[in-house]
Amino acid sequence: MGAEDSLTQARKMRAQKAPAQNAASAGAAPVRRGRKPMRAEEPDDVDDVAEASDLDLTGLTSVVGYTLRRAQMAVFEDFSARFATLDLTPAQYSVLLVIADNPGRKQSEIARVLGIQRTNFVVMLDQLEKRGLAERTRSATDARSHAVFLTKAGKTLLKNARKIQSAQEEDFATLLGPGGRDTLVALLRKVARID
Amino acid sequence: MGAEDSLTQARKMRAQKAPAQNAASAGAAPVRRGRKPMRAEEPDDVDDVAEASDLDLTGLTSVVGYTLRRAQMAVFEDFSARFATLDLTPAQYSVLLVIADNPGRKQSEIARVLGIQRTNFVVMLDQLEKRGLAERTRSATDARSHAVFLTKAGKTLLKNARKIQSAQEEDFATLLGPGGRDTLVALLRKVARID
DNA sequence: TATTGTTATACTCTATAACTATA
DNA sequence: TATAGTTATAGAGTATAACAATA
Repeated sequence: MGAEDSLTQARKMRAQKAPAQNAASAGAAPVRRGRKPMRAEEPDDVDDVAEASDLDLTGLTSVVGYTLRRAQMAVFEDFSARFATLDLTPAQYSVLLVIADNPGRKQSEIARVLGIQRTNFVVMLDQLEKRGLAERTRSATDARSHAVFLTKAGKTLLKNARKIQSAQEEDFATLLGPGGRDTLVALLRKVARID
Repeated sequence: MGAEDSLTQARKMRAQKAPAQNAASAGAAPVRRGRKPMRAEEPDDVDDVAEASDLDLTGLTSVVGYTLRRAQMAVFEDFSARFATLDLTPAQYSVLLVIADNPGRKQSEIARVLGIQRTNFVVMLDQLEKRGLAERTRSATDARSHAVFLTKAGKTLLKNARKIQSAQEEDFATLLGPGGRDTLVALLRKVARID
């Protein structure tokens, strides 16, 4: 019902060719990758995600870096599955959130606090602007910089996104037990040296 | 002296143009990316890693997915800095470790338990084999499959790598307090659904 | 001279299609 | 027909160099 079902569902979605990082928008055609197909595609119901075999993984399962990576992969998959209908990547969600909480800030400031390079942030903002979710306006005080805002549509989308994201957090709380989620976040912040 | 100094040092290294993911080997020339330089490079001592500004990030700092991502970035940077002399990426280290603990297993088995696609694992193994760290041998029972082993050199390198990695874990224990590291790993395993 | 936004570019990682050889 | 390894390819993410407009 709670966390387990939702997270498990996300994994299954991936096993069935999930959109993963770049979820295709509702009506858009799925992204084609790799060599161009020469024949029509077949159903392919193969369960490609491996079951646990009898390999010895004890050398890795207690390593912070390894568990961190596996956890991040799982969470991002889950996130992408939940946000598929909104067509939002985790990175895009974080950008919208920071803009909403800091309207009118410079492009480079938004990028910097998120650990995104100025140069790569240009394309990200282009995409959000093209979708009518964010907008750039020239700063009155400094003609070099762009002040960034969310549009009405961006605010509306973010409102829905926040709800979905809150549900994910609740599922984590269910999965990790009372206080477990808070403990996890606190430990991760120490490791990441946030604040 | 313990965790804080080591981890902080890693961040500084990055700020000064760290090798990050693909640490250049000791003697090799650093990798050149982006547009071809038209002038000679300058020192560039700029501290490009931003100081915390007054932006409101409260919407993100309690989100599991976001803190997870930032933590993973920090840990991988730290890892890469520590392993620079060995010229090992986190992924390569995990491969060597699994091979060492499971000698003679099929190529695809190793890849699968690590969540690496067969197709991408071919190149990874090529590199390790080219460096004389791992080797493939044809299976006697199934001519299709390759049994994978570490070479003498691979075992020696891994021994050193394990030491460095253990030091990192100890630094996490120091940073996160008594039991903090174990708690973190336990929570991450739940989230990642390992075991 | 330094900063902001930008384009062009290149490397890494990840993902899919298709081929070869075995089973 | 299915599996193991492989090659070729494509997209996303991320990194650097250089430049124009502005400070």
